[in-house]
Amino acid sequence: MTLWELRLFRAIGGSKSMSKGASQCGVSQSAASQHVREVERRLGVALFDRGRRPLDLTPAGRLYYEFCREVLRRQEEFARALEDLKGGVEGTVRVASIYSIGLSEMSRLQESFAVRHPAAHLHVEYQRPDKVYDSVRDESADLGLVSYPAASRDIAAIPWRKEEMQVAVPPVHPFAAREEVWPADLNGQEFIGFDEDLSIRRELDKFLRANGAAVNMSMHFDNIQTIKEAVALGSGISILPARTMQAEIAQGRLVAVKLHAPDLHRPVGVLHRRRKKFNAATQSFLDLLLAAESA
Amino acid sequence: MTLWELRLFRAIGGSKSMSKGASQCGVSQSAASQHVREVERRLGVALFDRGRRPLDLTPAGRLYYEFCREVLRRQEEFARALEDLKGGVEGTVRVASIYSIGLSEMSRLQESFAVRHPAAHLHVEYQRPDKVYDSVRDESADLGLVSYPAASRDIAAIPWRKEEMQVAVPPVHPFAAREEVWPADLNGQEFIGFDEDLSIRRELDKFLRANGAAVNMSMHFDNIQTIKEAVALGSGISILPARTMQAEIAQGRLVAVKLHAPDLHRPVGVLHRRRKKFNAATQSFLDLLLAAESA
DNA sequence: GCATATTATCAGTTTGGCTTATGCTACAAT
DNA sequence: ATTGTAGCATAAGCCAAACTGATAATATGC
Repeated sequence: MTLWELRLFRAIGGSKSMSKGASQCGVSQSAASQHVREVERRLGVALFDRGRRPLDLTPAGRLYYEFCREVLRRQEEFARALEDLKGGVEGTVRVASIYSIGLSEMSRLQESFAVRHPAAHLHVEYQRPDKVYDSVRDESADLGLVSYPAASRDIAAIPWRKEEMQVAVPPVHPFAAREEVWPADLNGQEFIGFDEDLSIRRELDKFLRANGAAVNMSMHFDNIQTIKEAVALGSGISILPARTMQAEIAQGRLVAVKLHAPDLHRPVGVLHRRRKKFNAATQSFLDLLLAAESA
Repeated sequence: MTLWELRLFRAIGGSKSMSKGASQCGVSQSAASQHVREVERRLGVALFDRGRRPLDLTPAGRLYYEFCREVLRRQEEFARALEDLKGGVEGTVRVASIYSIGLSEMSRLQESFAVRHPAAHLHVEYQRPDKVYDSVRDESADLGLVSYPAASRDIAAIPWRKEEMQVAVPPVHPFAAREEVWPADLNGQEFIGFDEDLSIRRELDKFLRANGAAVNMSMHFDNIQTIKEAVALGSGISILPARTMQAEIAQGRLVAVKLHAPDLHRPVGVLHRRRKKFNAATQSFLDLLLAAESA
C-alpha cells in the first residue's frame, strides 16, 4: 500500500472513473484498473460496483476512500511540519513552458510559489512545443506545460485545464460590438490560422467544417503571438484561447468575442518524466498548479 | 512510502535499533538500513543521529515516527471497520509447529484466535523441525514455529520469545529439593541430552564446557518428549525449556529446578516464506502471537 | 442494435527493493 | 591506548511488483 496508491484511489473515487483518476495521476488507465483489482484482492472485497456507470463505490469502497483521504491529509500535515522544521522547502523547480501559457499568469504563479516557499527556486523557460517535450525527456526540466499534451513511453501528461476559445477581431471589425458569435457567422470571413502540423489547427478545422463555416484562411503561423499581431493589424480574424488575449484587449488592440461552441477548448497539460520522482519543491509547485486550475 | 515501510520505521524507532527493528519485521538488517537511508533521501533530512549508539531520533525523525504510528493506527481502524462490514475475517491460517512448542499453549492461542475471528480457521500441524521448514518453503503452511530459527534465501524468521532453561530431574533426585542449581553442580551427573545435529545440543555443550561441568552423557534423543520420559524413569537428568515440562511437573513425574544461567535460553521463532504476502487471517494470527510474547 | 466510451486482460519490460557478503564505526573492557 | 564486539553502511546481484501498450469485453445512449 503506497502513498501513491492512496492518491490514485482518491482520484478514482473522487471522479468516479478509473480513466479520469489515472489521468489525474499521470498513469495509464490500465495501471488504475490493475491497481484497483489488486487492492480488492488484498482486502478481499469489491470496492466499486462495476455493473453501473459511472462507477459507484461500495460501502467497503467508501470506507477505503475515507481512509485514503485521511491518511493523505495526515501526510500533508507531516510534510508541512517537516518543512517548518527544515526552514521551508528547498531546491529548484525547472519548468519548460510554451509561450502561449501567458507570461502574466506564470508570474502570478511564480509569486505565490515564492511566498509559500521562500527557500525554493522556480525557473521557467519558454520554448517551442517540441523543445518542451525534449526538455522533459532529457530532464533539463522537471515539468513541462504544453497544449494538447501527448503522453508517450517516457513522458506522462496530466491534464491541467481546458481553455475557452473566443473569436479574436480587430476593434474596427463589425463583430467587435457583438455579445456573441455563432460558428455559422464565420462563414466567408478572412481568417488567420495555425500551421497545419499543429493539433490546434486540426481541432479548429474539424470544428469549422462540422459547423459549415467556410473561412478564407489567408495566412497561418506557428504561434499565437504572431496571429494576434496579424489580427490587430486588420489582416483577418481568428479563434484563440481567451486568456492569451488579455494583454492586447487591455491595450485596446484586440477584441475577444464569445463564440457559441461548448465543445471547443484548448486543453493544456503538465508533462513530466515517467517514473522520475519529484523533489519536494516540484511536487509542491505541481500541487499549486493543479489547485489553481480554476483560477 | 509503503505501509510496510511505516511498520519497519515504527519498529526501528521503537527499539532504537535498525537490526532489532528489521528482525521484528522479518527482513535483513541491510534492508532496514537502506530503507532508512531512502526515506531520509526522500525527505531531505536525517531521521536518526547515527553518531550515537543506541540510535537516537532527530526532531524530524520524531515527527516521522509519530506520523508512522498514527497512520498505522488509522489503518488498523480501517481494517477493523472493514471486517465488521464483511462479517469478520475469513480464510485459513495453516501453522506448522515443532512438538515442543506445547500443546496446551497452542490450544490457548487457538481459543483466543477463534474468539477474535469466528469466521476464520486455524489449522496447526505438529512436525519435526526440518519438516516445518519444508512446509513453509513449499507453502503448505503459512507460518512455522521452530526453535533456533534460521533464516535463508526464501524463508524469513521472526524471533518470538526466549524460553528459560531449567534442570529436569526425577522427583527422587537430590536436586529435586533444591531452590536453585549452579552449572558446576552438574559435574559428574548422568545426563540425557539432545542429538548432536541439533542446535540446542551445540548450545548446551558450549554452556556446560564454559562452566566446567563435565556430565556423563549416557543417552541422547532427537526430541524433548523422549528425554522427559528417560528423566522420569530415572536414567539421568537434563536441561530443558521450563515451559515444556509443565504437564509432567503437574503429574509429579518430573521436577524442574532453576538453573543459574542468565544467558542460557531456547529461542523460538516464527518462520514465513519471504515475499509472500499474508492473508488477513494469517496477519492477524501473527499479530496475536507477537502480542502474546510475554504471556 | 449499433456506436461510443469505459474497463478488463495479457504480454513484455523496467526498476525498486531485498539478500548475501563484506567493510566500517561506536563503544567498552582490559 | 588497544583490541574486541555489536551494530550500521555499502556493493553486487537477483527477483517480483508494477507499469505500458495493445486488444478484448462490457455498459450506455441514440
